[in-house]
Amino acid sequence: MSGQNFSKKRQMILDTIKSSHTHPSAKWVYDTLKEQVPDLSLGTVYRNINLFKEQGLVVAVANVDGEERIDGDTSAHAHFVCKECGKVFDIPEDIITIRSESCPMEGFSTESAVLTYFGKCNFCTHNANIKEA
Amino acid sequence: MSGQNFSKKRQMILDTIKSSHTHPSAKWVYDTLKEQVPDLSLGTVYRNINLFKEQGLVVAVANVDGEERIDGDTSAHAHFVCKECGKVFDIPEDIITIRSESCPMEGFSTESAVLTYFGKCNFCTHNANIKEA
DNA sequence: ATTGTTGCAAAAATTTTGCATTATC
DNA sequence: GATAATGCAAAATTTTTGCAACAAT
Repeated sequence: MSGQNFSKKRQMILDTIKSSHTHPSAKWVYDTLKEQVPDLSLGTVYRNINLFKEQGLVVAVANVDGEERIDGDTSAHAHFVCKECGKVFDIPEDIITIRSESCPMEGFSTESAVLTYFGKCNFCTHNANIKEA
Repeated sequence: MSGQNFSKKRQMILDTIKSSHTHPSAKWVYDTLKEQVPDLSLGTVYRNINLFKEQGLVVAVANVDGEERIDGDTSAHAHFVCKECGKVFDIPEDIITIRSESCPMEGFSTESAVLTYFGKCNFCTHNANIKEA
């Protein structure tokens, strides 16, 4: 496998994750890629996502309705999870500098941190207003 | 069920959660209570935890090794998850005031927020040192 | 009686795994 | 040919649910 230890499918899985802005689940990656790559199996997607997580190429950002959602953007940023539609949004605002400064507890070594807001997103709030009107 | 809508078992489940400091999973609550209440079923524990979450009596703080972990302390505080032993710790430090001030995005209504650190806890770090010595 | 709660077991749903096959070097 | 990656299906897990039985008023 020469230098880069990436098979064709592995690379496509990573590309799909990195180029998506949906903070996808394994199933989403599978369904999306399946169109291009008909002989793809869900197990492979799971195996590769686990690999990417170990390698730090991908981060688990939330568990929405029982599905783990991942982010190919590993730069420090927070997320907003809509309880209504289940979408996960990036929060561009940089609250993260504040929290990464803070060392949580003596003797505990922090590797990563996740800051997630839960609530109702822009679109779902708007929809609710339309219904009420 | 008169005023308080709490059955005996429901109350015991809530008490077990509130008095624990383990940030328990449903299974843990079940196993722990099972000793006192032999005729308890796991489904009941799940149903009640879901109820408590809706009522805001309990909060989901992390998903560790596929299990959702909850906290009966709903006051704003952060958590530390040890990737080694799976324990979930409270972080007493009040970083939360900082982040709850910040309104994430226009048109998004925030109901709750979760700040979780991942890494290796005090005890697991110490154990590693012993092994090396 | 009626309403709510539970036990039990089956069912869903997500994720992992074993093994034979295929791909890559 | 050796090593690694994959497909497929089964298995393991966690969580939910249907329904009959039970509890409480």
